[in-house]
Formats: sequence, C-alpha cells, structure tokens
Amino acid sequence: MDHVIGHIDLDYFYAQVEEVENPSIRGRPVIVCVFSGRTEDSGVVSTSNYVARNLGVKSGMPIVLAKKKLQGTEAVIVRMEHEKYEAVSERIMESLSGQVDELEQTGIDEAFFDLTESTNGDYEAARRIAEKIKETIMLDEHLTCSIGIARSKSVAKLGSDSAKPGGLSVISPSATESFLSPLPVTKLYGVGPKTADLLGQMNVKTAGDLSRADPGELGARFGRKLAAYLLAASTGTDDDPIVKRTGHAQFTRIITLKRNTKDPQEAFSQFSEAFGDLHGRLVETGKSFKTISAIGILTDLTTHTKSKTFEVPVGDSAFTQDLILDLFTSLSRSVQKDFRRVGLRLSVLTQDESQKSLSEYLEPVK
DNA sequence: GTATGCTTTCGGC
DNA sequence: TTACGGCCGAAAGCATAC
Repeated sequence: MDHVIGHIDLDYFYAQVEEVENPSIRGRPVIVCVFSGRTEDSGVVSTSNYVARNLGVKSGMPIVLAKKKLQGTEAVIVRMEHEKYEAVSERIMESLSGQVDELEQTGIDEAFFDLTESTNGDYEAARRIAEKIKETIMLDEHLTCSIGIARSKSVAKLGSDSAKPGGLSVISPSATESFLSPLPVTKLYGVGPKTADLLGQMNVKTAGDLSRADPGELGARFGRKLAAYLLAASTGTDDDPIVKRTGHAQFTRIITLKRNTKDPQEAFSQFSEAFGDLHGRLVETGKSFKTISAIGILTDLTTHTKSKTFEVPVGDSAFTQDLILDLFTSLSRSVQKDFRRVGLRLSVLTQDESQKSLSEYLEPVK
C-alpha cells in the first residue's frame, strides 16, 4: 500500500499568534523581534506577517533595517515572547496527535504525520482529515496553517510549502512525478548551494533532470549513499518513517555581550545568568550530557566553537565554572579576535533513569 | 571502502 | 552606507578502526 504522509506548518506563526491576541492589528505590518539589549534597537526580526514580508521584511533582518522598510506605515513592532508561542504550540500538537496515526513534531510550528493506516491508503480520505485538522485549529486557536499530503516526507513538505499560506495540497502518488519534475533541485531537501552547483555541472537543473541522471556518474561524484538519496528525493520515493520525538537532543543558550571582548573571564561573567539557566534545566529535567561546546560569535558574525566530550554522560555536578572557563579560554586563544556573542551548548543528552518519569512529566516533547 | 564517532559549521525559523 | 538573535537539528568535515 502507498504511504500517506502529511506535513503541517502554522503560517507566520509568532506574528499570527500576536494577531490573534490583538485582532485590531490585522492588516498592518507586524514584526516579532528579538532585542539583544546591546543598544535600544539592536536585534533582529524573528518572524513577520505577510503584510510586512510584502514590504521587503525578512526573518533575520536587523530591526533598524526592517523599520526603514516599514517607514510611513502603521507597523506594529512586538517583542518576542517564546513561552507564549510554546503554549499555543503545545495545545495544537496535543490535539493533532489525537487526529493522526503518528505525529513527529519537528519544530515549534511544524510536524510530520502518518495517515497510512487510518485512511487505508485513500488520498481523498486523507484530504478530508486534513480539512478537519485545519478547521479544528481555526476553531480552537483562530490560526491558519498549511498542509501537504503525499507519499513521502520530502514531498509532503514541498506540498505544504506550495500551499502557503493557508492552503492544502494533496499530491497523490500518481501526481508526484509531474509535481516534482519541474522543481529546481535547490528545492529538494538536502540539496544546498554546493550540491546544486555540482549537479549544475552535470547539466542537472530540475528534479526531473535528476531522476533521469546516470546513477553511475552520480555515485562517482557524490558517493553511493548520497547519490541514492538524491535519486529517491527526485522521484519522491524517499521512505524515512514518521518517528515520534521525545524531549530535546540538546540545550543551547547564547547571549549578546554588552561590549565585545576576547577575555574569557569577562565573557563568562556576563554569561553567568545564562549559565544558571542551563544548570537549572539540567537539574529540572534530570538529563545528563556527554558533550559541551563553547560558542563564540565574532564581530564579523562568524561562529566558532570548541567542544569537550566525556566518555560517559555526566550530570549537573560536572557543569562547573572551571570547565566553562577552560572552554572559553581555549576558544578565545584559537580565534584571537573579540567576541560579540557567546554561548554554551549541551548535547548528546540522555535521561538519568531515576528521574525519568518526573522529567517526562515536566517536559512533554518540545 | 565503509562504518562509526566526534567536532565544527550550516541553515531553518 | 551600515545595520545583526537565539535557539534547534542536520550536514559536513575529519579521524579512527575494521
């Protein structure tokens, strides 16, 4: 039987949540911003609504630049409140998980889901379920979303993209080839500028070109494994399963310094509050980590890291000031330039068994 | 050669 | 003219082991 896979994406999520909270701002440009605190307006746009996007605002754009683009409009500038969006997201994901066979949440505003069993491979049945999902989210939260239904994850994701904003795209197995073939290879998941460039040298520009490419030549250029994946992606025959995700694979905390420095001690002293937050997360969740990375972002905005991996997972007692100072020192020595921002990442997180049930209760997926 | 595991960088939102 | 966050997961790059 054909698989029936869905991908759902909440439209311009943070900004839409702000519109729902304050409907009077609808129709005006809305930008949700992260303020770094360095100067009054330093920071970037996290998300904006389509009114702002149509005026040239993009995610990641400096706030001052976005303000320029929005000069002369009745723009609404909102400070991002992550906990608020997290709460809305959790309610939606909880409801969704009851409407599908299996849910794989991949971000605060998106998820893959499986409908193979409940639809018995019937794409019209899947369409009705998707319409019901959209209705439910509208009734419960007054939010629009985009959904793609297809035979694989990568095609479902391309489908939800093509349906944005607010649409539903059902791509049956028989329609997959004509949907994919005209798409430029850069649209395919896993094909970045580098891979696209190499493909271009083989005169492969679209997914259709790729599906007809010589497997031997692809294998020679990209290695057998990547070549096999590329061919599968070009025909929508990739078959990654929907896997329910639990908890986080890593914790990261990054701050912008009040003033640039290469001195590890000074960087650490400004980081101490964030250090406490991370320490708290470790204690609350009862997680252990194997790898810790110091992160430094320089004045030219390039990112540099220095990691240490323990042989066995360690808990909060190993997360010490000395360890972090050592990492920052080593990082500072290797880059020899001033930091603008610094951070820490804890990864390869594992659950401390004795606290498993408690932490799962405190942290139910994302 | 291929698998595995670790460090670093990339890219999405 | 420039302007510039804080997360996350995955890819890329490298070393090592069979």
